[in-house]
Amino acid sequence: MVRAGLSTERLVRAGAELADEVGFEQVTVSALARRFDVKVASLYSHLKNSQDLKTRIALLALEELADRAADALAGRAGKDALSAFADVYRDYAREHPGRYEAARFRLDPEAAAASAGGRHAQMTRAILRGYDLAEPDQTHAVRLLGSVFHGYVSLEAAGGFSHSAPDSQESWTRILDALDSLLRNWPTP
Amino acid sequence: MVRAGLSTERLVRAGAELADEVGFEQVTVSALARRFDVKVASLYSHLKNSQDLKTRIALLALEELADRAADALAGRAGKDALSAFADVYRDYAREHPGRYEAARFRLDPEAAAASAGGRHAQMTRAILRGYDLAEPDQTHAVRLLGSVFHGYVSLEAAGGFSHSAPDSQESWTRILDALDSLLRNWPTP
DNA sequence: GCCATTTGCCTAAACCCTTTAGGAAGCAGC
DNA sequence: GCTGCTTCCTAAAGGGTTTAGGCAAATGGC
Repeated sequence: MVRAGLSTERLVRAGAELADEVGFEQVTVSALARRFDVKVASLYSHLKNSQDLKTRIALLALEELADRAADALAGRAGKDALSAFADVYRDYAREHPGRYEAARFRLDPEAAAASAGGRHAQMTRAILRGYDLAEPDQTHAVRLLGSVFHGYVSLEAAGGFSHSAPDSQESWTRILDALDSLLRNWPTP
Repeated sequence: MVRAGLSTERLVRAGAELADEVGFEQVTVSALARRFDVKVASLYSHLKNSQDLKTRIALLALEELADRAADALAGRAGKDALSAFADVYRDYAREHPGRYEAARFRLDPEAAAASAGGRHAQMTRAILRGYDLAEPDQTHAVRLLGSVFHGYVSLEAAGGFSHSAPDSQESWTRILDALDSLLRNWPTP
């Protein structure tokens, strides 16, 4: 009986791949066990339960996404930074749909606190330093950007913009232009 | 043996209520059977399968949402229409979280075509008549609005904006102001 | 009011996923 | 080569999905 060499690390990584292949919803402990050609119960030495697996995949995705975003942001400012940051989200979602779904997985407060969520918020604020927004407008703008990025990417993933003109890439570009313009001319009531 | 008086109609309606109570993910044929105090297999006379149930709940939610939006839009234009329309989405999601999740359920192309999805798109376009946008910018704007509304509401539902100042209502108001301003000053490249 | 047909709900059973308990074999350090 | 920890296993219970086949309640024609 040769051992499979499982570890939490390997399982989570394989789970993320599985998510990209079949969708995050379909990631099950059973499917993962099949992938390692191992009995289901064996995974429970490395994973607390199914929820634990999903949480860990979500944390992995958030971390990867934050790393990419940090990379993209380095040395950029203003519209340049805005576009680069937005593209990171969109590209990640297209390359890794399952992981992206995972990143949207509702974490319990404890996991959320330990997640890269804070880095994401910090980076969004960093982008806004290129625009002239004081609080509380800066926070409103952070929320707007988060909404647009997440909303667009998830509608696109759901197929909302395919099979109709103009193509999605064009809308994306023009929406980023529009957001840049909006941030430069943020209305005061 | 008294009959329970099941029907597809009643099951879907009860399924929608169940979704609001426990979340759309937790809506199962079994849970629904328990609610009617009936054996699980009995539901399969009225429902093709679990997917069918979820699809029908999604269609119901989309229909309700479109009805409310149509109501809100009647007699309004410009910013007034924009705000009323946006509030319909947000309020519906807060009143009926499970149904709102359902409305975001990925439908198969056939169901999507038969859904109220088209009405939603039409209404968004109607709002933009109050602004001066020619194609293809109108389509870009439709996509932007859809992204913001969906994105904001779903981040809010995930608890993203709670427990931090300024409160969500204020951001929402200011974001609608910002969108109105953006639509009135849509940048041309 | 009776009977035949339709319909609605049931039992039974197969299959899959989750999770826990307890056991045996691999591997490391001495 | 023994000791003990870890890894993986078998077994079993519990829940959800789905199909097949059966009996009883409702319905409508006479």
